[in-house]
Amino acid sequence: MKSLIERLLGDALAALVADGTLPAGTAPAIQVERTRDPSHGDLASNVALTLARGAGMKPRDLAARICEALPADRAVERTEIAGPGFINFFLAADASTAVVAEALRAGERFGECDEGAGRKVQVEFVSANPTGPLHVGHGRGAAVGDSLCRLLRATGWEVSSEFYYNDAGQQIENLARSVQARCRGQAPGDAAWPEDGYRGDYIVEVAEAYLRCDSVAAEDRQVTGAGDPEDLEAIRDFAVAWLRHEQDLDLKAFGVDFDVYFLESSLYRSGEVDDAVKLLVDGGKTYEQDGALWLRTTDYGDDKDRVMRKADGGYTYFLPDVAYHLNKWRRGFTRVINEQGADHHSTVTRVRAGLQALEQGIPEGWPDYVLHQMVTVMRDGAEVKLSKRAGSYVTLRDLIDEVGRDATRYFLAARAPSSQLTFDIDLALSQSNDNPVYYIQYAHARVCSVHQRLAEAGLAWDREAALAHLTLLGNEEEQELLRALARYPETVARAAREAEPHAVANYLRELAGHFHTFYNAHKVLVDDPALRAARVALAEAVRQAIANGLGLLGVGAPERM
RNA sequence: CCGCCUGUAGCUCAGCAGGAUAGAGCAACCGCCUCCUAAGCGGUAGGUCGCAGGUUCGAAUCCUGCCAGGCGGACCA
Repeated sequence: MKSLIERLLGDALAALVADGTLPAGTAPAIQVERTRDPSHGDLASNVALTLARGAGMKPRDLAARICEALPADRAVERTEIAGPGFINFFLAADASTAVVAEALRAGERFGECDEGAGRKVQVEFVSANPTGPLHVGHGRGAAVGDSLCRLLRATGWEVSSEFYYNDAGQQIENLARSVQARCRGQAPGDAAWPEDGYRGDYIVEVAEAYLRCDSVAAEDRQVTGAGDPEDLEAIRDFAVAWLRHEQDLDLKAFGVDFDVYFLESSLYRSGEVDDAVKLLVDGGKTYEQDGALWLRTTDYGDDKDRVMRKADGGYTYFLPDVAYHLNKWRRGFTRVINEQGADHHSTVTRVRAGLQALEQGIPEGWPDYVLHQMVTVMRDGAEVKLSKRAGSYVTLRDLIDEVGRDATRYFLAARAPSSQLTFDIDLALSQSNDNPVYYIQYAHARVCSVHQRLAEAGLAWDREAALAHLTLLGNEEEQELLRALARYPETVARAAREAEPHAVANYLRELAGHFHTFYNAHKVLVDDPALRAARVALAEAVRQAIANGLGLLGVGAPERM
């Protein structure tokens, strides 16, 4: 509908250019917006305001000329010039109800579009080190990242989701030594306890499983504990597998799955890390200093050069990161989105700089990043900081177990990633109108209940037949609901484009609100068959939008509550 | 000291590709169930959009400078 108005305005402006009212070469980006106030019509444009200066006319006069030049269209009932020079469009009744037919016919595909045109995009998210259970911050990454994947798929992109395991390096060494210490019966605080060891209770569980010679299945392998406390290599393999398994369970409980699990260690085995070094050295981008090998990242916008290979011969985390992204590029992902916590934002410049230094034709701003800010958890008005198992942080599992998957996913995805998030456990737990998850789900359940009643009463409802009666939807609440419903496809498209799933969450809250208002003001199952058919159609269209929208957030849409 | 993010109603937050009187929920107060699930609805009250300049016909939205909070600034990740 928006694009129709844009086209009409474009024709009108072309006509005015042709007759000399507007200077030649006038080709503005025409803005058409949905109005906030129904008295301003359904859609409005500010073109007259933006073009008035160039035309040497008063905005309202120009608006009048534009209106005269507008081609007639049956979807537009009338136009009005308002305020400083806005052109308001009032849609014909059958145009404003068109969205109901669209929703019912499209069904689960309502709201989808082909903006991505089948292009490939890779989304990397969570990517937690396999050194402990996932915490709330990872949960936010999982909720936002997974929802982003769903949004991109819904808008025509071919999405590949990926989890990158840092299963090599110093942190893994700490993990192995921590488990080894537990195997030997040591505890944090003991003299022999490793420096920077992991203190959580789950380390005890890993040690016990290892000593019992348990078998654990990670995504691509099966590892059996050797039972020998002195075999650090065996402990490392077992511990990593155990924690990968643990994280897989956390993600499964959260309803998140990945297309690809990528291991940092594979980059060493395949020689890709060494290849990256060779490319950088041969390209003359490096220098030796104090026994270390440095990369001139300052040539690419970084504020200081970075060490690639330490004096002890080991690589810094930065180098495998570069090799990993080169790997992504070579897999043909011209678009990559990395969703990560903002506490790692300093890597953005570094990775991009490293990729530029490779001179492999990678674009400067590649890859894209979505950074989410920190999460704090509140209960009884106080911040919750500790978990029994993990010790120093609140685990994702704790939250899912306590407030449920749907509420957890909704709350973690409902805020702009760039904003810090306060997760209020009391609110997420409340089974009342305080809780937006239930509020939205309840609207869905109410429509399902209407269908149930309809069937119980032995009343038939035929979709195509109902669509013929939609013009009966004329009262204020119905009109408001139609206006809200019409915004769904635009909301999805924009949320995907801006990588902001929270827009969907907020929209659904509003849509559900309009539905509840309508539902409370008017009976759906009235005696008049035509009106009844039309209202059921409207309710069903809303249900479809809610079900689809919740699906984009990974939240369920129950039929009864 | 430098970089990124944030500052909107008592609280949690939308709005920020400039637009017509700044929104929602919670909390407060007043109402609505012989009626499709009251996990619902209606109403009242509540804001110098951190502060100060600037650009513009028009700024919560863009620019600059301050102030406050969060995060980062390793031969850790």
